[in-house]
Amino acid sequence: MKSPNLIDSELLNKDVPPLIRKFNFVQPLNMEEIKALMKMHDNSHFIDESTVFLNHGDVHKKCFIVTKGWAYRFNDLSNGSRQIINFYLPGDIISPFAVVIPRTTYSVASITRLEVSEFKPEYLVELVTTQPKLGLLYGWLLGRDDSIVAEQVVRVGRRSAYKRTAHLLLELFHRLKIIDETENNAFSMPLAQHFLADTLGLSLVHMNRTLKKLRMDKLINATSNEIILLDIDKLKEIAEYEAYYLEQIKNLSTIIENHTASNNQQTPNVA
Amino acid sequence: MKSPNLIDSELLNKDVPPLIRKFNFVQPLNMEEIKALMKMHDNSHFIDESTVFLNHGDVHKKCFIVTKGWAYRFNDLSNGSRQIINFYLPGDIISPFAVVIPRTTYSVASITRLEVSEFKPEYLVELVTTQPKLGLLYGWLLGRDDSIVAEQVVRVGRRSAYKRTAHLLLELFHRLKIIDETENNAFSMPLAQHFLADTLGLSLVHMNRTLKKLRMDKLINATSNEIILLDIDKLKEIAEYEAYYLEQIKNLSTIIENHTASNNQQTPNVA
DNA sequence: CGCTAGGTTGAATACGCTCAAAGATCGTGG
DNA sequence: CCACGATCTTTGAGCGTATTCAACCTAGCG
Repeated sequence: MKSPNLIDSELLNKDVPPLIRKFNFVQPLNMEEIKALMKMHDNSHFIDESTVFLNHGDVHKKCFIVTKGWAYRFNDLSNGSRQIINFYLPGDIISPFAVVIPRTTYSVASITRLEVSEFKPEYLVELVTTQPKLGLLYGWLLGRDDSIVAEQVVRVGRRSAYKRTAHLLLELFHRLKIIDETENNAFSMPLAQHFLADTLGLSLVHMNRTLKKLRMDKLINATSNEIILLDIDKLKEIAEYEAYYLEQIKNLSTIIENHTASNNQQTPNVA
Repeated sequence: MKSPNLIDSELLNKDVPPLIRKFNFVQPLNMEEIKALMKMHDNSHFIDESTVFLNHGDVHKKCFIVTKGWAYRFNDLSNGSRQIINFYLPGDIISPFAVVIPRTTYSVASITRLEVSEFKPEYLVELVTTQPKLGLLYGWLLGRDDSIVAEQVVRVGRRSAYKRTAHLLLELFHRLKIIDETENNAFSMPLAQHFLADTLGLSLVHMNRTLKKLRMDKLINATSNEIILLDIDKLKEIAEYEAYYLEQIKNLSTIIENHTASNNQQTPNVA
C-alpha cells in the first residue's frame, strides 16, 4: 500500500475537485486519502442558477460539495427581507452537520449555475473514524467556516456600510484567491447588488450608494460581472481586515502521528 | 465491560458536569463514555469575573468546558467598539477547533466568575477516533454552535433593535432552560446593558431605551440581575423566534450501529 | 463618604431606509 | 430587427431609527 504523496504539480490540474486541492494544500494527501475523497465526488450534478434547493426546516438527507459556481445560505423574514449568512464557493461543503442535525435551520440557494457533488451524510462518519487525517482536515474546514461566520457577525454588527462592503469584498477576494479563481486584483463576481445588500444587512439603495462611493474613492472598479480591487492596502486599512482568519494552517502531522494506529506514517511534510 | 446506560435520575445530580448532562440528554451514555468525558473535566479551575483570558491571535494551546458561569467571544475594533459573537454558558466548549486552527481569531472573556475544565485539544482527536458516539455528540455540539452564530447574523443584520432584543432574550432563556438554569419564565442574568448592546450591535443608549420599551410593553421585567419574560408567546411573535434551532436532536443510534466495529451495542434508545 | 460602574434621560445629528421614478442591459418573441 | 418585458442599476427626496454627546441618577464598595 503506502502510495507516495500526490505531488503539487499533479494537483494543479483543474480537474481535481477543489475540495481535494484545498485539503492537499493544507496537508499533503496520499493516494488512499485521495481515493476516499474522490468517493465523495462520485455523484455529481448541476443545479440551475437562482434555485433554492434546501429549505429552512427540510430534513437533512444529503451533503453537497460545491465544485463549480456560487451558492449561499440565508434566512427569510416575514417582512420580506432576507439575510444571507454565508457564501459557498468551490471546495465548500453545504450542510456539514447533516449527520447530527436532523433539519436545516436555514435555506440554501444557488447564485450561478452550480455543480455539486452529493454524498450521504453518514459517509463523513466513516471518513472521520477510518481516516484520521481527513477527519482533521474536515475539522479544519469546519473551524474555518466558523471563523467566516463569526467575522460576518462583526461585520454586520459593528461596521459602517462602507467598511462592511470593503471587508466583504476583501474576504471574497481572498477566498477566491486560495482556490485560484482570481486574476491579479480582480475576480469575477456573479453577485447582483441585492445579494451584497442582503449579506451586509443594507437596503439595496444604500448598497448601491456605498459601492458608488467606493468607486468614486478609486478603491474598487465594479463592472457587471467583475470586481477589481484598485487599492487592496487601503481597503484593508479601511475595513480593518486581517486575512489570517482564512489562511490558518496547522501542522497536523504531529497530531496524526500521536493518534493513528498505523497506515498513515508517510512523510510528515507540511505547508 | 458493557455497563448499563446511566439512568436519568442519576444525571439529575447537579454534580455531574453540564456537558455530560447535556450529552446524556441527547443520547444516553454508558459508563465507558461517561468516564471518557469525565477525563475532560479533570483539570478544573476558576477564572475571575470580567477577565479576558484568550486574546485575538493567541496560539490555541487548550480547550475549556464551561461548568459554571458565563463567558463570551468577541472582537474589538479600532474605534473602541466591541462586537460579541456568542456567549458560552455551562456545558459549552470554548475553542472547539483548537486542534486544527493554530491561532484564535477572536478574544474570550469571562462575565461572571467562571469555572472551567481545561483539556488538551488533542484529546478531542482521541475521543472522536476511539468513541464514535462521543464524536457524533461533539459534532452535534458544533452544529448547534453554528446554528447559534448563524442566527446571530440574522438577528443583527435584519432585525430592528426591538426584535433583536426580544430574540436574544428568548435564545438565552431557552439555552438556560436546557441546562436547567431557569425558574418559570425567569433567569438570572449577569449581563450589564453594555453586554447586550455589544451583542446586538446597538449603542448603549439605544439598548437602554429598547429595554425600557420592552418593559413598558409589559413583555419583560428586568431587574439588576434577573430577567422575567412576561409574555413569551408575544415575544416569540415579535422576534419571529423559532426555538428549534437549539432543540434539535437526532437519533444517533442507527448511525452508530452502522459505523462502529463493536463495543457500543447496548440499548438503542433515544430522547 | 466618595468613588466607580451601571442605568436613565434629553437633545441634536447622522446614517441608512423607504418611496418613487428613470436609465441600462439583455433575452425573447413577434 | 425591433419591441417588450424582466432584471438590475442609479438617482432624488423625505423620513426614521439609532447614534453621539452630555448630564444626572443610583447602588455598591472600600
